[in-house]
Amino acid sequence: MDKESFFQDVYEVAKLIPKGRVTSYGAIAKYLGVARSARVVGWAMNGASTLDDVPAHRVVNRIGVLSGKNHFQTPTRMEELLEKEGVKVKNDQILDFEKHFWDPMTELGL
DNA sequence: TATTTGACGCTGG
DNA sequence: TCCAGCGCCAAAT
Repeated sequence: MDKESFFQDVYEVAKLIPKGRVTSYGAIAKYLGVARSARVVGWAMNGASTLDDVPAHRVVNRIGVLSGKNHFQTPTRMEELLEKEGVKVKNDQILDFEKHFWDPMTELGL
């Protein structure tokens, strides 16, 4: 598996996130079998943030904080998109994160 | 070419 | 229950 394909894989999973749902870097990393490399998922999303096809705003850290909003076109873009989809965001944090959490391992089934 | 840093997560004390 | 350290990979300097 090439390194680039790993990035593409992250993008694919991000695209699969249903509207109004969110997931974490670790969940994606775990689904891809690189749970320890959750940081790399963040790097992948860094490039994805500029892509309109990849909903990078639906990916946050394990506690539901918009840690990567600063990497978007505008720092407010992330929470605006989330709220538009029905996800409540307060102080850069997703409310009821567990209720909106979307685990690829569970939803997609391995 | 080598070192540091970064959108993270888990285990251990 | 809270704080600190380690692992892992890629990109930038």
